[in-house]
Amino acid sequence: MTELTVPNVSVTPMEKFQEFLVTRGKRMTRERTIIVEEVFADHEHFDAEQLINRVSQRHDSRRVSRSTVYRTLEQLVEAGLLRSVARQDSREVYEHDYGYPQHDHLICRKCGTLIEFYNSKIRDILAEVARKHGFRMDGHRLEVSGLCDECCRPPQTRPEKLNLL
Amino acid sequence: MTELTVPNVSVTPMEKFQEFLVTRGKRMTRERTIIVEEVFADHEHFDAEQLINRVSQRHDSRRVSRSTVYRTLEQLVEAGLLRSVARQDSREVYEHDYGYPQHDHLICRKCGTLIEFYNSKIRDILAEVARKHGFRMDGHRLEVSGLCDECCRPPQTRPEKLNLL
DNA sequence: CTAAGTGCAAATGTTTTGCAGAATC
DNA sequence: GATTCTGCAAAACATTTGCACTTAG
Repeated sequence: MTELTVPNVSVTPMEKFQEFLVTRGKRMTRERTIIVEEVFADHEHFDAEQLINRVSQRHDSRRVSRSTVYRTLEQLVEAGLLRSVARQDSREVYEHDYGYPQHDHLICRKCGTLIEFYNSKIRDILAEVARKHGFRMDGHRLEVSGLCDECCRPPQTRPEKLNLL
Repeated sequence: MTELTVPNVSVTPMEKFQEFLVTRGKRMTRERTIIVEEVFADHEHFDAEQLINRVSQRHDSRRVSRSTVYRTLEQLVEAGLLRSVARQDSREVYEHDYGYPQHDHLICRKCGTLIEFYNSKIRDILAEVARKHGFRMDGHRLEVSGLCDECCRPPQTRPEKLNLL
């Protein structure tokens, strides 16, 4: 009733980050602005390396260093704007954690595709399990591994598509 | 109960590994024997570093190199004797995956404690989700993060126990 | 005997950090 | 103007690998 569990969606990621920074005596810099813009330009999963590439291909302003990208990623996670969802190769994979419902992933171990799914029962079960153990849950990470639809079937009918493995 | 989900327990891990190796034209060496003994000496979670330490403290036979431990861990996972369940600090954490039912973990982000839990509904839900997506699931990894019972409460009543953070 | 395994040291690849100069509030 | 940030280069770190020697089968 008086409480709203869903965050105020009219606040942009940029604003939310701004707010996070201010309350901690930190500053909104040009570099951080660029990174946030790039991160929220689309809703795909990404890793640090990809973000570094994207950011360095921008010619609009000064380039952003690798260190700054890593440092900012950390803060975006802390601010609740991103969450790290999986590891792929040996890299941490991130996704938006703001304005989108929590969900989990099926990860194809052949082609690497991440399929999102949401199941409310899982949340409930975990809450119950945590409660039983006196555990104060604040998040979870669920990676289901296997083969996706494409990679399951032999390439007899569709010899075109080749995967990267 | 007509079905037994637990594998044939009369086969020891050592024998199972032996079998795995033989069918692949690989060999059972003194080093691998030592590692398997050490890995299955208790049922605790461990990472590569810890295993290396334990193995190097044995004076019964020749020492085992770091590389060999890593190489053997990989094979033990492949053989279905171990599975990697989480990351702690930046290390992969392993546990027995033979003769024990699959389960998941609550991980305290303060003291690092891993609490095992098993919930059959999760398996079912995941099987169903995977089916819907035409995904051939072969395993999952579920890490629930938060604070354990101990780390939740302020240290007023029990000022003795101090944690490692 | 010969293919597979080992130890070593060096390489890899991602992420972190110390520091001097630059920028924000 | 003080404090926070940045870029750089170097460090840290877990894990992997090339290679000459050893060993299991």
